[in-house]
Amino acid sequence: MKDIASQLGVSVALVSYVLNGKKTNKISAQTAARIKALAAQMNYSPNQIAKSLKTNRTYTLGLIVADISNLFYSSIAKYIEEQANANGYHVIYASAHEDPDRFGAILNLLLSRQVDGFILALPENGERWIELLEDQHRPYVIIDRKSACYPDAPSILLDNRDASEQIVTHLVANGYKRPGLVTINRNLLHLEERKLGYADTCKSLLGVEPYVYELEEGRLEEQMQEIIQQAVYTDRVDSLCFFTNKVAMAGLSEIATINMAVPEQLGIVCFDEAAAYKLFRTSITYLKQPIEAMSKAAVEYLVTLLDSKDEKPEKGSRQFKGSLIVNNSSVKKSTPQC
Amino acid sequence: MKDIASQLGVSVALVSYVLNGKKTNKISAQTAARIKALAAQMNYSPNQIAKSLKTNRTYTLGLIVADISNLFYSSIAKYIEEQANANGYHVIYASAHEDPDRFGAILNLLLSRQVDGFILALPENGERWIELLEDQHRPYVIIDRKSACYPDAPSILLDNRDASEQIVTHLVANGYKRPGLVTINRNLLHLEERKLGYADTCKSLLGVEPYVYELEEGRLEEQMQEIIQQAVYTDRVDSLCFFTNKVAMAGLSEIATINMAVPEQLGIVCFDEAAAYKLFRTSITYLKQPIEAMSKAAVEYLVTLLDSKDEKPEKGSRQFKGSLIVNNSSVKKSTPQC
DNA sequence: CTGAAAGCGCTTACAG
DNA sequence: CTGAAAGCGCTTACAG
Repeated sequence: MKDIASQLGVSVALVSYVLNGKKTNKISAQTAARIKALAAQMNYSPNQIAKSLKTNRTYTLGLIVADISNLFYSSIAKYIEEQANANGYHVIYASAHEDPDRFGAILNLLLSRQVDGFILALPENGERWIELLEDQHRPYVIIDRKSACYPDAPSILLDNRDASEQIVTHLVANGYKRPGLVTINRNLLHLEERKLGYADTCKSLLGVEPYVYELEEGRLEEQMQEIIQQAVYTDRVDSLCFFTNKVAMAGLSEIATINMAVPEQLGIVCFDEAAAYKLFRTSITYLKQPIEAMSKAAVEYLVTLLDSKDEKPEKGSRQFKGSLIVNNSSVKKSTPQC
Repeated sequence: MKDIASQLGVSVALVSYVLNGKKTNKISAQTAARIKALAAQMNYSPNQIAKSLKTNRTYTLGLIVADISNLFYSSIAKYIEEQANANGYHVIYASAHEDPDRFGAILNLLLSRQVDGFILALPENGERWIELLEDQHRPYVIIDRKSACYPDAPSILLDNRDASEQIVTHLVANGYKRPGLVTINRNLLHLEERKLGYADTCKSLLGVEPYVYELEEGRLEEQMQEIIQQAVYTDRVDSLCFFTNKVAMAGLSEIATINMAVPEQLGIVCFDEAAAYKLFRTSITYLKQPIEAMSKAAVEYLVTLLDSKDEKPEKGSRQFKGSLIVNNSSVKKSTPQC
């Protein structure tokens, strides 16, 4: 900028005005044109670091998810990025891998990089970081995972109870009578909600509790083997719902290995979409979250908060309904019609 | 920092020295302790923006890949992040989705954010951006994709010819005689190398050219249907190698749908690992790239370049050997032993 | 229409 | 052992 100014014999301030389109009505068109031309010729790009230091804005949003290689989160990341770009923001994303310490480290990094706002999927025991953001009055919105301690925190969630209700209702309509569900043994509110919704609907429609199988995150594969055996041969479960993407991958992998008949011997429904489902012998029924709408809502909340001084977007949580994509894995050829 | 200094009645400079561990031998332990205590109590975290403006270093590396939701790239991202963190760097990553304009936009963004170095997987026609980096003397290293125009650019690559040779040799040893390969019709050097290696080995071991099927990126699924029919029933190919992750997903999905017998009717080998393979009926043989070693090499190159004034790491490309993970999809039960 | 000057939050050579 | 001061590359209220 200094170079441009000195070469043209004008002040740095004038260059700044022209390049930022400020005070256009007060600057001679000719000078402006000369400045723009030289800037383009020199391939000048402003130092955002300096700009940010002065304006205290980076026009960057920070997105922290559990695992960016999970299709659910990478789709969210894609939509959030799109939506952010449309509003003149960029996004930096990182994976916390369900580790609250790692989550905190990333949060602090983004904080010191002065991102303008945060979109967060909280890991177990990640609540304390919400406190930090509240203390420092940093704009944030929670996505996917609600925090039990901060029920009023702005958040964008799936209506998890309704989702489970849809799944169980569908299974019952297709003649399944002994439902089971597979989840991980983490204390995550969204998984609890799914469980509760599942249990409630099973009780009201079938008069029974579902069989519940909980796995440890690190030992999914080995435990899945036992679980499937126990569910099908001991508990005589006739359908299983996999509660997360990772659980579904481990479960379907095991079912492919032992070559169990789906949907005849065992009906299957999964939460969330995955490209991998296509490699499974039977097309998979899954509950699809309205990821695009949710991502959009999250970005819009932050951008409104950041860009407008007057209108404040309403806090609190917003719930979105999922939709059940019915495929062959949960529809028996000979459904009893009685 | 100013607050700390004024509350303690010392200068801002002193606070800076203490907090950065500079001149420790010349500062009274007592003062240092007081400063550290107050900083901790106030939850002070330095403004990296200001720091960077002064030092002209961000300790951030920029990673641009084709698609972060692809397991191959998300694994690379993970290892690169690990390795970078171990060296005191952070990484910002973004997907260019094989679009050179998008690639350029991201590159310029990272440039204006003053990242210290770049790790890049070039899209088709992305060469001009290398020129920009060379002009501005920005440290970078290419990963996965070599540029034809800049053969001497620092790059970390798979030995793609050797990889193809391993695959064909394995197929021939297992009695396959009419090999085919499926790739995408992009002008990407690493895919060309794979193709050449495949053809050379086929010719020397079998005396024939492989059947080559090229798909358009946007129409993988629909085209795959025809391709498989043509390959198996018209061309009487007895084995197929899928050259990229996406092609493999589309191919295996189609094979699952039509329920073709693997490996009896058709042998299958894929490039790169994927969690999804586990959902396929038959375990998949694939060529595994030494992703961890490659990621490590990329980061080490950049860090050496950035951190040491004297020793310059050698430029030019480094090739890594892949290893073939043999599973059932390419091993017929009754291999002719003649 | 244009410029001089202060300041964003740090670092660091220099002087005491 | 400690501090005053310049400066990183910008923006912007103010004065002409």
